[in-house]
Amino acid sequence: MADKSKITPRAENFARWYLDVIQQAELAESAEVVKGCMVIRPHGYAIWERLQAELDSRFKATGHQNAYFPLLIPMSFIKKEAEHVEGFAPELAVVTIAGGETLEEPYVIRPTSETIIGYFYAKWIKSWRDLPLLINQWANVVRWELRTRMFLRTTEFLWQEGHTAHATQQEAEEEARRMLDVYADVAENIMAMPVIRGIKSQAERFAGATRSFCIEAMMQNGLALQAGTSHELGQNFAKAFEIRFQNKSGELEFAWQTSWGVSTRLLGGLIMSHSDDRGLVLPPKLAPVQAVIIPIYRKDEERSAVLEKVQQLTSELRAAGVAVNADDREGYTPGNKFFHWEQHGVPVIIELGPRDLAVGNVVFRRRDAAEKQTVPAEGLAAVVVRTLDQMQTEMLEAARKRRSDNTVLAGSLEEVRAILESATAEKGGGKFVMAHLKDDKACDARLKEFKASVRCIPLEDHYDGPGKCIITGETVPHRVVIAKSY
RNA sequence: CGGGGCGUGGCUCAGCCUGGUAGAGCACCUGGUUCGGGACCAGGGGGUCGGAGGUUCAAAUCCUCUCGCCCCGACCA
Repeated sequence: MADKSKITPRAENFARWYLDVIQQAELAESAEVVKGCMVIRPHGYAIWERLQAELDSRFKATGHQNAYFPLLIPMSFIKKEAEHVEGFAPELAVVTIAGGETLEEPYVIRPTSETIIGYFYAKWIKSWRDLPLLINQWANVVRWELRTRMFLRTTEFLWQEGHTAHATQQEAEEEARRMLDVYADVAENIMAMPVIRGIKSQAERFAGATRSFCIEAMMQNGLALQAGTSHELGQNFAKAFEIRFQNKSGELEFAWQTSWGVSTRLLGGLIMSHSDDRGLVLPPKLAPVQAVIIPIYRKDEERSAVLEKVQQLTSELRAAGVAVNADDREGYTPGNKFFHWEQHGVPVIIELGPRDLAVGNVVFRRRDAAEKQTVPAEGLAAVVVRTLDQMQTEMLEAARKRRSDNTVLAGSLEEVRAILESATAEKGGGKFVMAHLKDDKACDARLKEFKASVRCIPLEDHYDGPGKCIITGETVPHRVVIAKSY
């Protein structure tokens, strides 16, 4: 049989591989008739729902409540915070006509909700007793980006945005850090995607924030992906929207705020962290279907005996807490089914045919392993549970190793340039370059010359402490992450 | 917004240059044989060729206008 692979190998063209994986796994497709937008298909949405569940339970456990604010925001709101307008104005979609009439004041479709939420927080917050106010919103937002990429940057995307208000700057900082830790926990322990927690440089900070924290992940092509952000907003929006409370001494104070978010971009990160040339690879804790059993038979009597055993094993696995699916579809050969589930990223594929039935075995294949193995049908559930567990751990380890293999030190701007200049999303070759660099917009600008940027100033220094900035020569506390990014 | 590409069955595309009965592969439906890594054979359904206008006896094909999408760059979760 000729090569029927529908997935471009990573080494040939990483960007095309990424799109092929999405298509073959039926995660999403272009919305075609709506520029820059995408349709998230059931399998992709099921993974998003798993992510939502993991995140949402952690938000609740840290005291947050969900709420919902309008999609449309009065234009004037966006303009109230100077940096915020400047940051978002170019990418706003605006509603100017509604009900057949030109609106007196246009609405913008929310690119993020700090402003509309700020308006209501001003009404809700009067006293120190009203604080902290801890709210999260699951929503869609629209940003009119010039260049879109499936999951990574679409015109409309799904996300959650947390918006909190606190009585003190310190509480707000603790909140921003706490949620960053929640994001890192989900990224690493659920998505098996290692991240660096850090602070955004001045140049990369969120429009309107005093400080932005982030988690940065490395994709298989070495490019960086900002996987989540958590911002200290200081009193910027509080001042713009007059969010004031009376403190215990009876004085009026502006509230201290945070906002934090992760989006469907995480699915892009997930794909580019683990998947291979055969298709999607999902970490077991995130896989909507963790195991599939494929029955194999020819004659009718084989069929009934095999299917009976498959049903029994399915029940046992389910009882052990495994999300299992028996693929008893008629009219597809087993080979066809193997490919199907492999491309869809199912962590464990089990096959059972007359030969296995005769000796009480099943054939078993871990998605990220090269070889099949044969195991006894008796006690299969325990083996699957253990395997899923191991796979989760090993996927994170593998991703960590790849990141560390592709992280290098640099001592001069020319060295950074030489390492990163030729890296692209298509051809790969990206690295995390650790270098000493002053947190100054002028320094960031020099990296732009070769399309790299400061991804973050890590919160923890795993290198060699202070050193001289590769541009200004001034001493800075520790190395920053420089990379090309999505 | 600059540069490039493309709109033809569900999908990927050929046909266009040189106008003359709308095609292929995949997918789909039916029947049979198959079934341990993308099965095979036979039969079958499905397209106002992105849209409008023009030239012509005749337009998927030539001309004009128009709409949309994709890719590359500048901007960005």
